[in-house]
Amino acid sequence: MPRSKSDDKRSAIINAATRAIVTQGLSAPTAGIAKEAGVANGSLFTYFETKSALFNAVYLELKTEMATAASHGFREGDELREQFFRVWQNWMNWALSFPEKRRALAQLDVSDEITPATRAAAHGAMTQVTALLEQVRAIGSLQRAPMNFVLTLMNAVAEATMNLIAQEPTNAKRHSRVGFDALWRMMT
Amino acid sequence: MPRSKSDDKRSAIINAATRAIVTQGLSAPTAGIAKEAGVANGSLFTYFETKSALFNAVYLELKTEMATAASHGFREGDELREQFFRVWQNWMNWALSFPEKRRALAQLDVSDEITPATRAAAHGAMTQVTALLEQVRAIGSLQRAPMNFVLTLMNAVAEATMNLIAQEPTNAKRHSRVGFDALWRMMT
Amino acid sequence: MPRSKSDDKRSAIINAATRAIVTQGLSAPTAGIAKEAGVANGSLFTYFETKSALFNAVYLELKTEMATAASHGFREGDELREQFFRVWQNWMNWALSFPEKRRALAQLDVSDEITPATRAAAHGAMTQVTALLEQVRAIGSLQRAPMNFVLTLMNAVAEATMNLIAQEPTNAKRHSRVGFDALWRMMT
Amino acid sequence: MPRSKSDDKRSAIINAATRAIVTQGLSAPTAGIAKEAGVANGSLFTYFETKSALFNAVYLELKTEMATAASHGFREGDELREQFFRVWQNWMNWALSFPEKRRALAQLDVSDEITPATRAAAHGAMTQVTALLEQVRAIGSLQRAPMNFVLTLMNAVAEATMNLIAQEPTNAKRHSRVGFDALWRMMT
DNA sequence: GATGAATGAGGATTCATTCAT
DNA sequence: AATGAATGAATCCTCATTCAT
Repeated sequence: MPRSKSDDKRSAIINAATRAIVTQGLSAPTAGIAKEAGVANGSLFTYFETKSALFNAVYLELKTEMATAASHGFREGDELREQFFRVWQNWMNWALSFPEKRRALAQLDVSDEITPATRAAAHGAMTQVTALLEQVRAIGSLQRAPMNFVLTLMNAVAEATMNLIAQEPTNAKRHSRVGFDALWRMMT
Repeated sequence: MPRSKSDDKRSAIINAATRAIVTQGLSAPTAGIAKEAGVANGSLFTYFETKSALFNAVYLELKTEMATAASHGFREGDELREQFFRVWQNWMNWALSFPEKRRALAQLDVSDEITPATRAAAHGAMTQVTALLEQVRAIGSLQRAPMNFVLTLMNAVAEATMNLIAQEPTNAKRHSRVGFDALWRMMT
Repeated sequence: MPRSKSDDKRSAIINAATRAIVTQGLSAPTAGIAKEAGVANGSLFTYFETKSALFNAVYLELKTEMATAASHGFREGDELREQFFRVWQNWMNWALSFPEKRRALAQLDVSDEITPATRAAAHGAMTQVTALLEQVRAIGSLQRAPMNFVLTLMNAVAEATMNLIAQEPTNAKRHSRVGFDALWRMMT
Repeated sequence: MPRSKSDDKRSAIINAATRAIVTQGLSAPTAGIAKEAGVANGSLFTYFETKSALFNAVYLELKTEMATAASHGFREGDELREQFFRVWQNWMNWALSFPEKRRALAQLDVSDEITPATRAAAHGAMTQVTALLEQVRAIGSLQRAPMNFVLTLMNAVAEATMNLIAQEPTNAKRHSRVGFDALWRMMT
């Protein structure tokens, strides 16, 4: 699936948009994003039809990256809690390593800019994580709660934990643990 | 003695803004809000210096109203879980009764339009709730976690639960219970 | 000729307008002028039909005051140059004593806010000065130049001299003399 | 290689602004200026950052043009009065040929829209004229007066003369002479 | 008459998007 | 494809003036 145009430029624009979202919010002018990406403002629109399309692409990109990071080092055989914790740790690590990406993602998530289609696609990238979560749910107290609800809770606890870590990176490990334990308690 | 600034008009503007935020987001034009409120667009600015000031006022108003609703029927003597659950139920009821207010509040909460001062003031209105949460925390597993973190978690679970309820109001009661139990498990 | 309403308020508004013009130019909001004058913004319009009317009134008032000041101590018998110089000195003194009034007057003079009628009325207040100027002109090199032209020149030299004095009040007397001599040379 | 900013458009805007200033004053809407110039209202701002910047550019342009016109046909060897008179005539001619430019310039000059920097730059364009004036001053009665004062006087006499000419263009030549003689008398 | 809230037209500027080069 | 000028709708806010009290 060769993508015409330049992948580099596409990436540059997405990265610039990520930074812009963090510093200026979703109202960041496309002109600024283009400049930051080192391309002409008009060029931005050869890569993304509209500003909204760009933001959806950013969302998908970041979410996918995050999911990939989270699934890293996944081992089939391990015990469920073990596996889940590993995912959790990967997740927190990613958030710690790329604070801007995380914040941009959070902003996009609550915006109404992201279409259902994009959300679905992003959900697809999370399969691995979702599957795991599904297993956890199946054995715990939230068996009868809708998966969506559980997913939201997990996201919320993760988000809160990330904030904690971002505020006090020194105790990243401990905070991560606290968040995980809370989540686990809630689910089991 | 001229017309004095009318509370009715102020309220009308705040209500109109609330609705506008829900349907159009924070970029809703002030002109539309004014029209919806039945006042001239210029009048909006005699009640609120800027659009931002209006949004802060909306936030404060809604948060205060929510907190008041949550604290309703508070009884000193009751057992902690009982008290906390009552607050929770009040909260969920309010969200069910005023879905628009709830959604507007959520949108404002994640926006960067709300100043720290406003957030502080809003926090002040939540004293009753916060105090209760503090007691719960003190006896549970999150004793050593920062209050802010716990507060965020509570908000998140509440928010998720409200969404669930909003989607399926028929089972409001059950959903409310599920959410509360999850929260309680997490905290204790 | 009893003027109804309060003369005090009228004066207060005119004074406030004078100050406002100096600090903010002719675009100074009427609301600010009213506040500065200690009256309600609506009241301004019971004293002056429109903002433009107010400015015309200010102009007339200031010009009249200036003319009165200039004519002070006029003595019929004196030699022409003597008389003219006395007027000139009075004029410069007034400018030195009321720098704000002078500057407001200058601003109004070049604006197109002042109607011909007002200018005519103001001209009327200058009779004494004009008459004197007329005599000077009659005997000098500008005999055949239109009176209006001569009047403009006199104003211009006066204005320039006032600026000089305003910049360096210490040498007010000398500057005044320099200006007068230049004017006299030009006219004779 | 996209369209590059066109000098024509820039000029068109400046010309339109010049006309607008004459007919409507400095409060002339930018939209009108743009339309008159045959560009979209937004385009005005790709050529000039702000309305104020536009006015400063107009001022600089007109003043420079005027200075250039005045210096035309300058001959080193001629007698001082001769040289000065030639400049004066050029100046009056320019004013007669471009009455709108002259009036716009006069309006801008008295406004507080023009920054000191712009005034300095404009002054730079007048070097030739200023130098001549300096020489005249050096030999006359205003030797000890500050150059600025003398410059103001010259401008004032010129302005008054231009008005006279504008009112009665038939006698342009005679009026020009009258004005010059008056100025010369004042300075020598 | 006095007050100050109410009005709504007006205006500078921004910005997503298009298009000539 | 790349560029950046061109476009013009959209928007917040101001302010002279009116009017209910």
